[in-house]
Amino acid sequence: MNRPAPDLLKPRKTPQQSRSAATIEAIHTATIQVLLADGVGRLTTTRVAERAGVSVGTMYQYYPHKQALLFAIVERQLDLIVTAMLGAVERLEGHDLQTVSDGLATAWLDAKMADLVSSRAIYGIAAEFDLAELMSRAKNLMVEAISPLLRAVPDARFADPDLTAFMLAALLGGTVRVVMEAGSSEDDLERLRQELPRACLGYLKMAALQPTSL
Amino acid sequence: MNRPAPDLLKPRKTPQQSRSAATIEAIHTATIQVLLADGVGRLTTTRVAERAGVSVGTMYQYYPHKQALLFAIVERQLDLIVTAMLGAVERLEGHDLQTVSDGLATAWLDAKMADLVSSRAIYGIAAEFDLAELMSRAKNLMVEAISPLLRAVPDARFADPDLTAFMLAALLGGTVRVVMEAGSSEDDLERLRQELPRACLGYLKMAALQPTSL
DNA sequence: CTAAGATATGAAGGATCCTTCAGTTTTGGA
DNA sequence: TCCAAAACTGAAGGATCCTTCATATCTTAG
Repeated sequence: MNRPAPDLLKPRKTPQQSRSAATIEAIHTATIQVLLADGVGRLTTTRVAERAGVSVGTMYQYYPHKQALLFAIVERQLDLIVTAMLGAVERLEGHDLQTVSDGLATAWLDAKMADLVSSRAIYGIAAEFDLAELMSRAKNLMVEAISPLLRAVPDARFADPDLTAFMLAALLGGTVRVVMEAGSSEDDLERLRQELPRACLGYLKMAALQPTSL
Repeated sequence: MNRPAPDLLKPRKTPQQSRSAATIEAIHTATIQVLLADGVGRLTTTRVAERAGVSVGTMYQYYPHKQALLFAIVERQLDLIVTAMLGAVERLEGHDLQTVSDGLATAWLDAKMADLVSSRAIYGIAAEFDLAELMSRAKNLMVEAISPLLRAVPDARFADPDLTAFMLAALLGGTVRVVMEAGSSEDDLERLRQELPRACLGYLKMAALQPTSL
């Protein structure tokens, strides 16, 4: 919806000395901290630099503009999630419905919870500029991985595995997101951890054509 | 996470002549249009006023600041959704599990789709400042309505209706949100409309203690 | 040790943007 | 018709904020 993601969104230069790598890391974590403390609306180049213990100019040596910084942060986080999920899919191939369902739900929760702070911060960026492309790519990767996984489940057949995978991804992603984005007390997270696998399995059983095992 | 919602977020004055009511309406729709066209980051008091065919000063006669405007927009939209859902709950009281499940899913989808444009725009605001309180209140209203509805379902018993209602609300809200927020082709929306009721029913059957009817 | 390249600094230019308010126009009742 | 209240206008003050670049400091190969 927002401004089209600029093409030149990539880092300006790659670090060659070790200290610059440290600087970049500092900038990244500072960005997330500012994001959490003040929100996207108050995220300022100066503020981030200050928190990173770095001057503003330094930031601009690695990112052509603010957007590029935010973009990089989101991309990294998304990569973490996708990688975790692809790993889970590989591990689950050929297992029965219950195992696959639980495995996916747990993997998703773990991936998000592992860096709950980052995740929560990231959600705030989404609206600021066009992440639809990034998100879409990540979603497609997941659907394309889950679909064959569903086909390989021995004790269930799905009429339209692509459709089911799509819905499953939406269900996992969305449910976790709203709970985390809301007040998300420790209590709510626990409720989520308890119920998400059920929801997951419930839907899959519903989508399966002939539940050979109940 | 973001700045705490100011107390003085309410409209500055209430319209007394009919033309001011029209002005307010124009401002509201203009806000949504700008939101969709340019995103929150580019939403400007001037831009909104321009689009509404009104001067900036006029806006400030009704809202003390930009935030108040956004706040009002979100509040209105949230009210629409909640009202729709409460209506659905009332209609569904005492019906069987399948009916209740389908009814809730459909009601939610309809409420969102009815003003898909607004909804999509609203999602963009969430990150800008603290809507957690608003959202949380809406969520609680829904959970408090759904919970007794579940208790009244004749053909299923739930161990913890509150928990199930909580999860159901998260599932509905989250799943629809991510699909709408993504590219959300007409195609994806159709898939969602088809699969959401299944997911809903699947989860509820899973959460029910003794499924008297399969 | 030294020079060249890499990295860091931060004041300041330029661009918005939010908000105000003194003054104008419109409305509706007396 | 007339006027007081309501509504509207929009230029301009004041506050950020993003980004640049001339300069300074650090690192490492030779």
